[in-house]
This record gives sequence, structure tokens and C-alpha cells, in this order.
Amino acid sequence: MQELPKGYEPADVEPRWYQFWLDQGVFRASVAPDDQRETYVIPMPPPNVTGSLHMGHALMGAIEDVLVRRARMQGKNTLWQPGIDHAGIATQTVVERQLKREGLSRHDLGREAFLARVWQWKEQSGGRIGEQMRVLGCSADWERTKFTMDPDLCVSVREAFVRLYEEGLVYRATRLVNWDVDAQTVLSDLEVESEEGVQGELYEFAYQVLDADNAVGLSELVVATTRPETMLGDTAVAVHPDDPRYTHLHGKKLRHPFLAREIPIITDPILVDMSFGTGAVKVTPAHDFNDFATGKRHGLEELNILTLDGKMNELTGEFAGLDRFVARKAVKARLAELGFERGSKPHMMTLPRSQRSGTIVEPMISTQWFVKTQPLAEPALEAVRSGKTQILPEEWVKTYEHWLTNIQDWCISRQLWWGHRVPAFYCDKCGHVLVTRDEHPTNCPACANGELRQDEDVLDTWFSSGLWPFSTLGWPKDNVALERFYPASDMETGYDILFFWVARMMMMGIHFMGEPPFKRILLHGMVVDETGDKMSKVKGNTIDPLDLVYGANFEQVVSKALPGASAGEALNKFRKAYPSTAQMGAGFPAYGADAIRMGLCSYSPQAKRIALSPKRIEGYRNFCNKIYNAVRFALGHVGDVELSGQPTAAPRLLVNRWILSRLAKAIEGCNRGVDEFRLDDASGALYHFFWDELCDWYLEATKPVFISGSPADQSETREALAHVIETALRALHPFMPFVTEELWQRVPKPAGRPVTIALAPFPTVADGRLDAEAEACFGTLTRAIGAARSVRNEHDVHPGSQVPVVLRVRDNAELDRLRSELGLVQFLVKTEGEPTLELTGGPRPPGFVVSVAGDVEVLVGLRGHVDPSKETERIERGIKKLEKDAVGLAKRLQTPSFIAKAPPEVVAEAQATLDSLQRQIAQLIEARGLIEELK
RNA sequence: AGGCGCGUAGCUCAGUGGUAGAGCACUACCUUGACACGGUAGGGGUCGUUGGUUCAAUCCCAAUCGCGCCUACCA
Repeated sequence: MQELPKGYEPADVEPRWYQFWLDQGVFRASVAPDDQRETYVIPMPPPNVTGSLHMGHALMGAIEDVLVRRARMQGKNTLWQPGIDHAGIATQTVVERQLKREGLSRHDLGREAFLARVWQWKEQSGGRIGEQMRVLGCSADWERTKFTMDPDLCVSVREAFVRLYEEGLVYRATRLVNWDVDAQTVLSDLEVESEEGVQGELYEFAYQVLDADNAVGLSELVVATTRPETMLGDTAVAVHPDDPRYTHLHGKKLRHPFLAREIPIITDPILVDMSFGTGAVKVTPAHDFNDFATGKRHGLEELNILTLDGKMNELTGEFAGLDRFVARKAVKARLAELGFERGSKPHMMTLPRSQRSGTIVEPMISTQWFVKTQPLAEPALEAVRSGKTQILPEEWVKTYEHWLTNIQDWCISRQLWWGHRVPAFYCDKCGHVLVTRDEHPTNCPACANGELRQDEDVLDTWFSSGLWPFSTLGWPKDNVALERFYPASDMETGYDILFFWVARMMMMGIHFMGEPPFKRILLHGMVVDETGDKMSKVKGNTIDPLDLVYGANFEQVVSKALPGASAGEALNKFRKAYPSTAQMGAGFPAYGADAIRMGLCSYSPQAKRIALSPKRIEGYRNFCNKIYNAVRFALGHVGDVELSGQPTAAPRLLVNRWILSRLAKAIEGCNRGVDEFRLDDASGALYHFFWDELCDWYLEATKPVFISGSPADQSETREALAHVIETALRALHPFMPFVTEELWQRVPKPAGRPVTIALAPFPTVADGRLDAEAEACFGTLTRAIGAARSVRNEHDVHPGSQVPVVLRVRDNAELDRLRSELGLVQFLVKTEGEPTLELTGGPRPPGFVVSVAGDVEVLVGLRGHVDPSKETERIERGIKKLEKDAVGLAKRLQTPSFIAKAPPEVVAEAQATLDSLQRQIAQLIEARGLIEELK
């Protein structure tokens, strides 16, 4: 075994161990028929095939890997099911953009050639995220990786569609839908995002009212609109039936200024709000959801005035061929010209935008496939209400319920080429619609016609994702994996796809498999920059997780964060987004995967925004180094000690008893945290145990033992140290797999451990040994040591020089307890010889300064070092602090109602605390009186 | 408009009905034989505001101000 270098270098370590785990098949889920182990399953949210790793993936990977690795160490048959999503619109858009650079469109290639091109691109770059997740140490069963367009998953999708169709839960209908004029496809409600607070205008113009003889009369009706161009599709104007301003117009007609049409005036109390605008609403049933509903109520004609790419169509006369926004201006100009313009005012509005293309979405009448959601939503709601599926953090339960309760039917067809083709075939001869599992049906079952035309559309990506927990296991075919790994244990993902994905998996899973697809739904927040802004290429505030792993200078970092911008501008934006980088040099050092994972896990899952701070990652890089050096220290002392695996007999030495007790508490905290999906608590418990307790106290305390302890003490301490280190590494492994494996391989281990820490048992409380007495006693000791160090520090005693110390305690029992620990105090405080131990109360030796630490009085000999004015100040400060507490406490204890009504133990505790405070104050006051003697 | 959530140390955020916590930043001292990616000691908060419940409120309730997100709608 090689000598360990002084600092931890993740780059040298990480790839080696990852390959080792792969070679050992550590991540493989077992489908062996005789495997009786409990299972633990997480379906990994499949990243888009287009994507490359971003911080959100890293967060997901870090969290899920902790859950999975711990379960694996607990001996469970673990499946972390990875995969890739074909991501219909997103992928098609990317490839179309590539084509555009070559001067081509998908139509130039034709459907088949275009799809070949997408597949080719998928083969090239589809595995990228998986590779990047391996760099982070993610222990998914990569051999089971699935792609949503794999042949077996295509079978699943067709099966699901056909079954739903046969059950009447999938249907075809003509409706007003959300149309993306850029991508030229319909979108589901969820794919439409609203942009709030857009400054628009409310434009008013007049329609001329027709007289009884259909001639243009003198009166007019003024309507207000934010979309003047849609007046070309107006088929009514509505007023409120109770609006006195317009009563005389009921039943009359209006003349369209440009088109040879008459428009009825209708009354509608639902659509019209009398107080808004002019109280008269133009009705465009084919291009507005409310108007559509109004049209249905009044039997109005639905006049489509737009082409699929957002231009005015042939029905719009002189405006035909104009883009919708150009047409808006043109219509206004013509209205003004004709004298019908009646002014405008600014108006704040919300614009519906396509999630993918960003273009403003048009309501458009179209024939599409829909899923009838209500019958599916009910059981999905019930599963959560009954607790069969639990959602954490719980605050999301209401959001989930609200959405599923108000759910609309789901439009699942898309006018794209990349995706699962709708398995519906049309017979043009007899008009029969055939929905079938058969990929290439040959004859129409109704008329035996041999020419069937398949539906041109593909399915919404989320339709196939909704089947993920069972389609990846081979459904609809029965097999061991499906039987064994459905339902999954946990579904862990970002809250942003709670509706898109999680709710739909719940609906589909319950419907097809008869039970919910997972026992728990765990949701994490969105990774944002240090100032709380969403990460985006536009803002130039993205960080490539791998730049944190491998290190990168800021020029590299910002060239990716804000491509195309000047280096200076990009760097400026980046520094603003991450103020903590001001304290860094030219770039990120190589923090390593462990640091990033631990950092990401340390953020609270309750937080909706996870403000990523590189400085915080740096803190965990330091922690890696701390672990590494602590083990390096231990290795120098433990030798080839033999470990039994469990601490059976209680150690005799206080420090050893204490650290074993703390170890038990840390493991308990870690396990509880992971169980409750509080990885911040779990990682925190281990972090503080390792650094604050193991390193800062225990390792320091073992030094005097190893330097000058008795052989028995040394032997016991060697064993305890080796045990604690080996156990702590196992506990840390799910969070920091690389550094722990690297070290664990070198550390003494009990017999029977497997070849890798990844398969070693995860610690339980029984690996430690709870010992309240040792904790109390060591607590006294640390307080006393702290007090003595305080005095040294505040009097500028050089750390190298030794000072005499006297410890005074209140009773003989305490005296006995502390007697054996004097060597430790001597070492940690650097006292001159062993400290003297005595009962409180005797006269203070001259030249000694007092510091109180609870019930221990610490006298530090400072002759020659002491500065009386500083000492006065120190004592005064101490008294003041204690008095402040004491006064508050005394006040409370004098309140009769407190004594009468508070629980007795609370009163007793307060009284005891007060007594102690008063004793300490008295000691300090005495010390203050003796300051002059110090000189 | 409805729903959810937030407002705690300079910054980012935990937390609890019983005398306020972490990381980073800050101050002083220290290169001591695991680690300067380190150690020791320290400074810093009337827990948004106002009421109420309670023996006791940062925590529970109500109102209010500020902020964020989601859903729906906006002629």
C-alpha cells in the first residue's frame, strides 16, 4: 500500500474506484429467481436525450444516489433504473435547428430521412448525461438503461394507448386547443407558460349598428380588445343583459367594416363584466377560450382566421398572408382610416407562451386525441389521501390535490415527427378508424380495404414517460423484474414536474398495474444561482457541475454560461450571480465529485430554491480533505489492530467511551435524516460528528495516549479509533463514495467485509455505544478546557508556553471522575505539569486568574503574563453576560403564575440553572476583587 | 382572483412553546508531529410590523407590510 499524499486529490482517485465498482457489478439489480432480499427501487427521472448535465441533474443524482447507496449497504436488492427520454418537441427543435444551419428544413428531408437523422444524433450524444452522472459517482444499474423509444417501450406505449382507447379513456375530438405557431403543433395546457405583467394596450374601436332595415344607422357600439386583429374572426358582440347602456341594442346587428358580414349583438352574463372596458365584448369563438364557450352557448359560427404558422388566412380579405402581429397593426391602421378608432389605454396582461419555442400560443380549433383524465385522477388522489403513497415534503400534498381535482382532459397528440406515432389507422374507403397494437395492420377490419392510412401525429412525450415505472420493466409482458421491482420505493424528482410527470405516472400506474407506482414521492427544489435567479443561458449564470468536479478557470466557465458574449461581459454577469466567487482566484479548483454531492445534499429539501454557492462546495471539499487527513493520522497509529466489528465491552477510557456514544448518536441522526428525506440533517449529523467531535476532540485526545499512555490504554484506543474510523467511513459512503472507498480500502477492518465499502453494511446505532455518563463527564471536561484556553487567548499567552492550571469542582464524586483525565487537560491546554484538582472554596493562589465553566472553576496561573486592565475587562464581560441570563431567569422564577402553572420539571430546571449562574457570578466577583494581586 | 410558501447574524439558510444555530465572511493569535483545504479564541441577531392566546411566543392565532412560486382568468 502506497504512502498517502498530504492532500486529497480527487482526480487521482475517483475514476479508479468507479471502474472498480463497475467491474464488481456493484450497481446491478438482481433478478435471480431465488433472491429473497427486500427490494429498494428508484426510477431515475430520464433526462432529455438532447441535454447535457446541469446542476438540476447533479442535485437529483446526488440525492438519489444517497438513498440508493444506503439501501444497497443495508443489504437490499437495489434498482436505480436509469434511462433517457426522447423529449419530442425539444429534440425535434434541436435537430431542426441543425438542419437550418445547413439551409434545410425537415420537409426537405421528408419524414423518414428526418427521423433517421434524429436517431443518428441520438446515438451520438444520447449517452452523454449518463456518462456525466457516472463522473458524479451515481450508482444506477446502467446495464438496464432504457430509452423511451426502445422497441419494447414502443410496445408498452401502444398497449397503453389501445387499452385506454378500448376503455373509452382515449378519444378524438375537435376543440379549441393551444397552438404553437412556431413548432406548428398543439400543446397541452401544461406546456403553456404564462408571462405575467406584460405591458399591453386595450384598444377600442366602434362597430356600426344596423337599423331595422339593415342600413347603417347613426349609432355605434364600441368594443375594447387587446387583440384588434381577431376582429376579422368576430361573429358576435356581447353585452351584459342587465346593462342599461345597451338595452336598446338587444337583438340588433352590426356591420363588419372590412368583411361582408353582419354581426349579431348578443347578451351574455357570463362573458361580460359590465365594469370592464366598454362593457361590450367582441366575440371570436375560434381564437379565444372564453369566446369559444360563449359561441357554444349561442350557436355562433367559429371562424378560423389563422394559418397554422400564425398568418392571416384567406377569409381575412385584404389582410390575408400577413403575420398575426403585422396584421394587428394593419387592422388598426384601417380602422383609424375609416374613423372607427376610439382610442386605447395601457393594460397589464398575461401572455401565454410555449414552454419550448417561447412563441405566443394561439388558441386554435383543431382535431386531436385526448385522454379523459377524471376517471384516472380519482384513484391517484385516493392513493395519496389514504397514505398508500406519501408525498414529502408534505406541503406538496395540497398542490397535488388541487391540480388533480381541477384537471382537464389531456391533449396527447402532437404534430411532430419525433415520437411515438399514434397507433390509429384510417380507412379512406369506409371511414373506419382502427386503433391497434399491430404496428403495421394490413386490412381494414370493416371493409377489408388493404390501404390504411396511419395517423400522422405522434404522442406527447409525457405519455410515454407516464408509463416509465413499469414500461422499463418490460410491461405488458410478465417477468421477474416487473414482478419484483414494481411498485418502486421512492420517486425522487424536482417539483417542477410534479404535474407533467409524477401525477401522470400515478394515474397510469394505478390504472394499468392496479397499484400506485411508488410508495413515496420525494420532491426537491430548483437549483438557482447565489442571488436566487433561475439558472439560464440568457442570464449567463449556469454552472456546469463538471467544472466544479474537475476545476476550470472562469474564462472557460463563462464561455459556456453565456456563449457568444464577450469574455468581459460574461464574466461580469457571472460574478454578479455568484458574489462568493469574488473570494476565489482565477477559477474553480477541482473540488471533486464528493464535495459537490455532499454540498448538494446539505441544502434543505424544504427549500424551493436552492441557491448554489461555489463557496459552500469549497467547504465540503475542505471536509473531504479533513476526512482524508484524519484517516491518514489514524493509519499512523492503529497499526494492524484486529477489529471484531462490534464494540462489545465498554472501553475504560473516557474519550473512547465518549466517541462511541457520539458515534451512535451520529448514526442515529444520519439514518433518521435519510428515512425522513432530510438529507440536510443526515449529512449534517455526519459532518459535525466527524469534524467537530472526531477530529477536533477525539483525535486530539488520543494523541497523549499514543505518546505516553500505558500499553493497555494504547491498545484500547487503537481499537476504538480504528472502529470509529471504519464505521464513520461506512456512514459517509452514500454521500461521499469516492474518498470513503479510497480510505476504507486502507483502513483496518473486521473480518468478513466485502471487497468494496459500497457493499459493506451501513452502520446502525449498535455500531456505537450510548453512554450518557461519558457524555456528561466529557462535556464538563470540554467546557473546562475551553475556559482555560479562553483565558490564555485573551491574555495573549503564547500558544507554545505552559501555564499552571487548577481545576476546582464542587464534590468528591466529580473529583474522582476528573482525576484520571488530568493528563488530557494538560495536553490540550498546555499546562505546566498536570493540573491540580481540588474542591471549590479554598483561597485562590496568588497570580491565578479565574474562569468559570458551569460547575467547574478553572484557575490559570498567569504571573508575568497577565494584564490587569484586560483581566478586569474580561471579568466584567463575564459577569455581565451571566447576570443578564440570571436576571431574566430570576424574574421568571419570581412570577407566581409561572411557579403555579409551569411543569415542575421546568421550574426545577430553571431554579438549578439560576443557582449555578449565581455561584458562577459570585466566583467572578471574588476574582474581580483580587485582580490587583495579579501584578 | 384563488392556493402555497417565505421574511432569523454582513451573505446563503437551518431551527424550536421554555435563556437563539450552521456554513461562508469578519477580528486576534498560532506554521504544534493528520490537515493552513488547518488550529484556538472572539465579535455580530429586540428571529418583518402590530395585536391576541399562554405562566412563557422567534415558534400558535389574527391583521398588516414586503417578496416569491403555482393554478385560473384578464374584451
